[in-house]
Amino acid sequence: MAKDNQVSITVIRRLPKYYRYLTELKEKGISRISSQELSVLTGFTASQIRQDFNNFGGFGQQGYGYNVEDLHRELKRILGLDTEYNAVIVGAGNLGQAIANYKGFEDAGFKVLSLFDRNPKVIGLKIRDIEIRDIETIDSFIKENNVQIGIITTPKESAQAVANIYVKNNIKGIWNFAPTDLVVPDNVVVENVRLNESLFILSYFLRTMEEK
Amino acid sequence: MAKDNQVSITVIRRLPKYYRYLTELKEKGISRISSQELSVLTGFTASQIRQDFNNFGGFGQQGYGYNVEDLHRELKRILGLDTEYNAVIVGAGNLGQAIANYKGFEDAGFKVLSLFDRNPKVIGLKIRDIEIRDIETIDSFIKENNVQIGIITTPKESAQAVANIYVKNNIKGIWNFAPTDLVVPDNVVVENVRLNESLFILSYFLRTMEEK
DNA sequence: ATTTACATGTGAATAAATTGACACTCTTTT
DNA sequence: AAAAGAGTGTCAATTTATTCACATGTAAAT
Repeated sequence: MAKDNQVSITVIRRLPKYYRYLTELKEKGISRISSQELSVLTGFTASQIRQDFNNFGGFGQQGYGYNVEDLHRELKRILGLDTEYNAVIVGAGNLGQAIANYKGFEDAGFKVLSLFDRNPKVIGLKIRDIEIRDIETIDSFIKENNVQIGIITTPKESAQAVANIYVKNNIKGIWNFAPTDLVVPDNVVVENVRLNESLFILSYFLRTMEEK
Repeated sequence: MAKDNQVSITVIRRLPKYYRYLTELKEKGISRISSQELSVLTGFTASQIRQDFNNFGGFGQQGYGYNVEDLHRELKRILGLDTEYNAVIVGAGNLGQAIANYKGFEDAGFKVLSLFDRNPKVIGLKIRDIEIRDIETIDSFIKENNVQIGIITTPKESAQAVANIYVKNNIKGIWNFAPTDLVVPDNVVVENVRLNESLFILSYFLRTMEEK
C-alpha cells in the first residue's frame, strides 16, 4: 500500500462524504458495496472513487466490491476519527454556544471542554455541562486539560489574537469561524468555516439561475 | 467581454475571497490594486487572479492595475449581492438562532424574516426582532413575504421534508446546514454547509501532521 | 469443477486548472 | 514630448484531476 508522499487536498475533501455514507450503510446493516453503488450515492464517478481509495491502498476485492465495515474503519482511521480530541471555544456568542451544544461533534470524538469569553455577563454560565470561563484563565486551562483543538467563534477583529493564544499554548489545530485569514506557524493547521462565502455562492447561483 | 457559457465552480468559489479583501481595501481608502498585490493578500497567484477576472471581462487597466471601487462593485454584482434577499430559517435550535442573530448577513443583503419550528416551547419567542413561528404556518408566510432563500438548520432527519416545503413554495435557493444531501429539482440551488466534514478535514491534517 | 458475471486496481487518454511568458497599452517620470 | 516603468489580457506550456478501458482476480451459479 505505501503511505506515499502526499494525497491531494481534492481527494481529502471527498473523504468525509464517503465516510458519511458508509456510516449510513453500516447502520442499515449493509455489508458490501461497489464503487458503482457508491457512485450513485455520492455523485462521484465510480472510477474516481476507486482512484481515491487507492491513494491509501486498495481496500476492495475484485468481483466483490468493498466491505462496508472495513472501509468505514479505514476511513475513520485515515480521517483521524479513531482518537478523541479535546477542544475549547473562544467566543461564547450564539455560534460558540451552538457548537458547544451540538452533540454530533462529541459523538465523532470531539469533546468541547470549555468556552471562553471576555464578557462578564456570560462568564459562569453553562451550556449543557460546559462552563463559560474568563478568557484570562485560558492558558492554565489548556495546559491542564490536554487540549488539541482550538475553536474561534469571535468577531473577526479578535480572531488573530485568539489564534495567537492557541499557538502560544501549543495547540496544533484551529477551527476558525471568523471571516478572516489567520497567520500561524507551519506546524499549525487551520480549517476555516466561511459562512459568508457559502452564502455568497448561493447568491451567485441564484442570480445565475434567474438569468437563464 | 461576453458572458460566455459557464464559469467553472472552481473560479466561483474564489470570488468571495476577492470580494472580502476588496471590501477591506475599500474601507481603508485604497483606490488601486494590482494582481500582484492581490496575490499577496489572497494567496492565489497573480496569473490566476487575472484569469479569474477575465472570465467576467477585463476590469483592469494595463500599467495601472484594478480600480478597487470598480472591481468591488463588479464582484458585488457578479455575486448577486447588489440585491436584497428575504430568507426564512426552519429549525430554531442554537444554530438557527445563531444565524438569525448574526448581523453580518443582514449587512450583506440577506434579511431573515422569521424562524420556524415545531417545538411549542420556542414558538413565539423572538431573536432580536425575529419571531419564531409554528412550522404549520410557513406556507402562507412564504407566499405573503416574498421569500427567496430557505435556510435549513434542523436535524438531518427532517431536512428533506423542509426542503420539500421550500420547493413547493417556489423557493429557489436553499442554504442547508443539515448533514445530508437534499434532492431538489434542477432549478433549485442548494448550498451546503458541512460543519462535520470541515471538522473531519481538520482532524485529518492534525493526524497527518503528527505523523511527520 | 467449470463457467459466467462482477468489479477492482491501474495505466493510458482526456479534460480542467494553474502557471509562465510576453506583447501591448496605459501611466508616470523626466 | 519622449522614455521608462508597470501591469493587464491572453496564448501557450505545464501540471493536476477526471474519465476511460481493460486485464485480472473473486464470487456465484450451474
